[in-house]
Order: sequence, then structure tokens, then C-alpha cells
Amino acid sequence: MFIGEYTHTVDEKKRISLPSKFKAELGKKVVVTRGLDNCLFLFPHKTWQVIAKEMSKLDVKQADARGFSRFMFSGASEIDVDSMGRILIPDYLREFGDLKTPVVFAGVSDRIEIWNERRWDTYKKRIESQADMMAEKLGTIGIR
Amino acid sequence: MFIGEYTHTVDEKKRISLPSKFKAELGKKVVVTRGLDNCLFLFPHKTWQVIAKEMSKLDVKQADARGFSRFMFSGASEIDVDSMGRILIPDYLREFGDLKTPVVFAGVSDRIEIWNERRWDTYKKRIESQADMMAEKLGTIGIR
DNA sequence: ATACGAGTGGGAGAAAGTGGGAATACACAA
DNA sequence: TTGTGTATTCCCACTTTCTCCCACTCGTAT
Repeated sequence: MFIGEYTHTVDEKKRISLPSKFKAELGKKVVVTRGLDNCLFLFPHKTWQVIAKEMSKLDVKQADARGFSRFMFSGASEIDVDSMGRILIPDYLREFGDLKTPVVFAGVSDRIEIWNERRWDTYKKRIESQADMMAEKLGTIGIR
Repeated sequence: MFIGEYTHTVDEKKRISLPSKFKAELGKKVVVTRGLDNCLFLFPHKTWQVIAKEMSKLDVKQADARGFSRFMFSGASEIDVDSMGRILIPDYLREFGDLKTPVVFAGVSDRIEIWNERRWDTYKKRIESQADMMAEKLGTIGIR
């Protein structure tokens, strides 16, 4: 399970090194896709295979399902982790996620999210400010 | 499985080089057909054979099934990949897809779609804006 | 103080993408 | 049939980008 938050650099060659805490669980082959709220999702290859299988069940005849699978599959990229534990995000994904130095890796259970740091901070503040909502959600999962 | 998004050029001789990530899986012989939403579908020859077989099972009595298979079969074109990994799209398909430089190859699971870049961007933006739909679909495939 | 691991930077070689030339095939007119 | 012009096919070559590997720095632990 991925937890924690790490800030990294995008170097001149557009490489980003993975947080070492995630390296073992991610393995040598990872998949990056478009995520929600302009972040990217990062999965171990094995997790992606499960997701891809689920997605391929969607009905091509439905316009929104078609759009969704186009969005996810075309947005996905299988990436080899280099010998230094870095990944190279394709241009179109880097643009989508607005990834400029610094970027944030956020572990979210089964997946890792990659964020533009500024967007991440803004997003976090917005969530933090919604104390009532947080309290309620905590309640629903049994913490009071 | 085809994933990812690649922008390529249509050269003076109307050739388009295939993204190298797709070359191995596509093989030396591919099939291009009319796709949905004004893009073209590109299949490895082997995949096409399976599709053709499935389509021939469709009920001829149903007008929409008839229309669909006419649409797919009449538009289909078998194309050899040249030694540099490029293909030559027939005029009528290039017109249908409005393919002018630059064009986008989008891997969508078992097919590749070829888009006019401008149309693709417009389409993508429309999908991106449907965040609710995306979140819902993500939920159905187990991402929350 | 030294060793180690994590994160970052850079250089050389390989590959991908694209443009263009030469050879071949084709169509049509003389 | 032969010649001419056009189109198509097959290679070769150039440029840019990517990939792989090595080196350096900084902080932490021994």
C-alpha cells in the first residue's frame, strides 16, 4: 500500500525519480495515466492489468464509455523505470498534469498520484478547510 | 494492448510513420477502417480477421447492424507497412478522417485510432470537462 | 570521520521520425 | 510499339530525441 507525500524534481531531461519508499512495490515497469483534478495516476504494472481488463468490458456503443476508454487508454503510458529509479513522463501527460519542478508524489492506497506542487497545495488546503466533511467521513468509517 | 498518444506527420508523399511503440504489435500488415467520431481505426491484420468474423454474425435483418457492417467493411483497407514502418492511407480514408499534418495516434486497448490533431484536442477537452462521468466510470472499474 | 543511500546532473551512443533521391511501374498519346 | 510524363515503391541519409550508464552532492547513520 502506498502512503505518504514526497516532493521531487523534474530534471532537464524531464526525468523524475521515484520516491525510494515506493520503488520496491512499483517494480521495474509502471503505468501512468490521466487522473482526476489534473493529477496523474501511477500504478504498478500488475495493477494496471486489472484496471485495463475492467475497462475493456465497457460498451463501445455508448458515447460516454467510448470517451472514457479513449481518455484512459490513450492517456496511459507503460514506462520502464531506469537503473537509477527514475521515470520519463511523456510530453502529453506532463502537460496534462502541468508537471513542472517541483512535483508531488502522493501515495493513495493502491495508486500513487503525481501532482504539480502548487495545485496539490491548493487542493489540500481546500480539503483541509472542509472540516465538517472530514469529520463526517471519518464517522462513516467508524472513527469518532 | 495499445496505449498512449503520439503525434506524427503526414509527409509530402502522404506517408505516415507508425509510432515505434506500436510497430511490433501491428506487424507488417494492418487494416484501416472508418471509425466513430471521425477518426480512423487501425488494427493488426489478425485482429481484423476476428472482427470481420464477428461482424458477419450480425443479423442482416436489423437495419442498424446492416448499416454498421457496411460502414466498417466498405471502408476497410488492407495496408502494407513499408520498410521504415510507414503506411500510406488511401485518399478516401484520409479525407474521411480529415488527416492533415499533424495527426494523432491514440492507442485504445485493442485498436489504434488515427485523428486529425485539432479534432482530437477538441474531443479530449470535451471528455475532460465531464469530470462527474469520469469519476463515476472510475468507480465502476474499482478506482475510488 | 567515514560509509552509505537517495536524489540529481551530464555525456556518449542508439534509435525514432522525417525528408528526399533513384528505380520501377503505370497511363496515355503519338 | 515507343516515348513521355506522372505516380508509386524502395532505400538511404540526416536530425533530433531518447536511453543507458557513470559521476557528483548532500544528508544521515555508523
